[in-house]
Amino acid sequence: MRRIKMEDVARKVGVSAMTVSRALKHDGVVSAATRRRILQVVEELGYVPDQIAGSLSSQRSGFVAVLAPSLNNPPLAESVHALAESLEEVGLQILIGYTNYETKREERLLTELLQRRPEAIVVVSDGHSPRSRRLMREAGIPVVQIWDRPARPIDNVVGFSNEDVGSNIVRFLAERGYRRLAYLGETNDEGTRGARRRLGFVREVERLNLGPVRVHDQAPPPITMLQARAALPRMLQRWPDIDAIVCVSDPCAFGVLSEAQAMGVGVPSQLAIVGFGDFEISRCCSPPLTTVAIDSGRIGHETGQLLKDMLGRSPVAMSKRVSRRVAIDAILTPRGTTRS
Amino acid sequence: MRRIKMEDVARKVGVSAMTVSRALKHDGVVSAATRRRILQVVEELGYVPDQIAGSLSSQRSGFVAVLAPSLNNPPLAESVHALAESLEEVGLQILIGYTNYETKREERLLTELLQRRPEAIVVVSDGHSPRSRRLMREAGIPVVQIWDRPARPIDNVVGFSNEDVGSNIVRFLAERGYRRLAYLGETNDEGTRGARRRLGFVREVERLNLGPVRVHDQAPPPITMLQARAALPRMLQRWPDIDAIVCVSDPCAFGVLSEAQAMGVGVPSQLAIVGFGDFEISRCCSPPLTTVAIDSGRIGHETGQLLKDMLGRSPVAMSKRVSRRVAIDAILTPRGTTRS
DNA sequence: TTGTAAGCGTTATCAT
DNA sequence: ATGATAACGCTTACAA
Repeated sequence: MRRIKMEDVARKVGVSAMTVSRALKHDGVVSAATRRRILQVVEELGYVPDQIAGSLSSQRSGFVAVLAPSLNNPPLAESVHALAESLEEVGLQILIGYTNYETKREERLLTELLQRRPEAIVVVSDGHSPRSRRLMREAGIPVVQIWDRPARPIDNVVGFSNEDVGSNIVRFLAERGYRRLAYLGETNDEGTRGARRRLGFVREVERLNLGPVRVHDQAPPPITMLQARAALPRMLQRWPDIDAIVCVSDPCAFGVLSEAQAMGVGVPSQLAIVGFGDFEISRCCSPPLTTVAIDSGRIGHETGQLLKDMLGRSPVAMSKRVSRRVAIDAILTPRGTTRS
Repeated sequence: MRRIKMEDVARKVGVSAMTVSRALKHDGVVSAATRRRILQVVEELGYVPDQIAGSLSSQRSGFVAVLAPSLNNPPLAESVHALAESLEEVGLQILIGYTNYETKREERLLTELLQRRPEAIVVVSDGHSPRSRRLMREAGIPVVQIWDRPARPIDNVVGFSNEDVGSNIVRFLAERGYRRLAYLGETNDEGTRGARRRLGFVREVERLNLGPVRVHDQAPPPITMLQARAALPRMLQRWPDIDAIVCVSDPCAFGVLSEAQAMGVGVPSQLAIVGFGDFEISRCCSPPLTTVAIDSGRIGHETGQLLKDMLGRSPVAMSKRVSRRVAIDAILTPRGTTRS
């Protein structure tokens, strides 16, 4: 029982394969009558077009490669989901590679994904090896870095400055009278967005002369709630007088909050806590977490829009191929874990 | 500047394209010397094999299609991640389709993904339309339903009975003296795993004669923490005497817990709460949530293993193509939101 | 161990 | 509006 092909449909209808191809692609040039008969036979025979053959012939894979550390992070998962939905409208599919925050893995994945001839590359901006950068640049297709605004972008960017986020949090706390700040972050996080926020934190603490820089790195990314809990006593032992902890993420911040409550440390009276990401938990816990809200869905949609334009699949006039930067807001959202 | 192809590499090395192909596929038949020169030229020229052409020729796409409601659910995301890593070992890649719990969408996605000629289909078992079932069955490739054990599986299964989970929770609570149980679930959830857990709940409540069946459906899947918070007062108003709430998921349970604490309802003294999924939050909150733990990563690995066997990519002797059921444990994990 | 020839199932292109 | 033909870039199958 051979698989049905276009030729089979064509023969049964009494036209050429080309006409079937056109009918299925809404070329609009096929006569309504012929088209109707073709669709009917397609249905009868259960014909499923072979996109691999189509792609080879048309030289368009219909793929967009996406590199992310993992989708175990709801905001990231949401961005990718939104991107997929946006691209779906024009028949583009997503091919995901999980880097696990490992540069070597990223290189290997890139090499593999490139063999699928993606029409574009979307990469969560977490620091890339020179080889990865070269692979992306030389691929000859649009590249979009998301979730950060690197100093020297490869091509397009849809994101915000994580470094500024780190700095802004420090200023925010300083304005509210906090003076002895600490940062709780991740180990082995070179190049990651969390590391960039920590950098912003450190720079701003120095700029504002807020005393010694206090940074505690607890576990490799992504740090878990429980690891964050374990960090709090150590931090308090090391720096008994801190009055605020800036956390690399909301799960991290929630861990700290839980441990503080267990230890009887008042939040925000004795200790302020700031998270990042506006995870669901940050709105629901008590007190709700002060955090930085990112419109994850918008990152996906904007990226999709940008790509549709670049790939000429947008109804809008195709823009010249110039790299673009789309700024996404990072909104510091005061809630219950900082005093006003 | 044309794209380099195999032919170009072959010419430069002074061999035929076929030899290059073999060298790259580790066929082992190419002489070491030739192979070395080929790899060197590949590097020099920056040749990237075109897998689309390769797939068309070999009639193997190297894809596995995955249908999931969304990856915004960490345990699901973890299963898919683990599956991807398992399949990566044999060069298989994953093609994800997000169904958003919409049956119509699932059909459309299936139709689109099938055009990519996947070698297998993995689907999160959330109830499928007859058309979807037909599409899967007639695709002529292995199908794996994960995260549930349907009564009439399409083909292979890697999961556990969600209905049993619902029943087991009821028995667990009854044994601990709880008598007036309620279920907090989702609306428009026909066929979903949550609906199956609710069914198990209802059946067991009836079997044990625990009085009237109390089911409250608050919002479409996936229910959020905040929606769950909003549900608690309504449920207490409707059934002031309930002593336990079984929740469709951990985020849902956490929402209920938060609201109970805000309302001054003692947990577990006045109200027991049970979640599902063993999300990170369930271990970290206070009191920690009694929940049902699923080894999400194992679901992914087992599915990967099963597929590698079925597709004959496993080093192990290829098993005959018979549908298999892999049972995954669903472990009821008593923690702080139920009394012992 | 290496090469030759013939596809794989579409679509681009040029005719009609 | 439809058709014929030649790619698309690789791998299978067989030959040498």
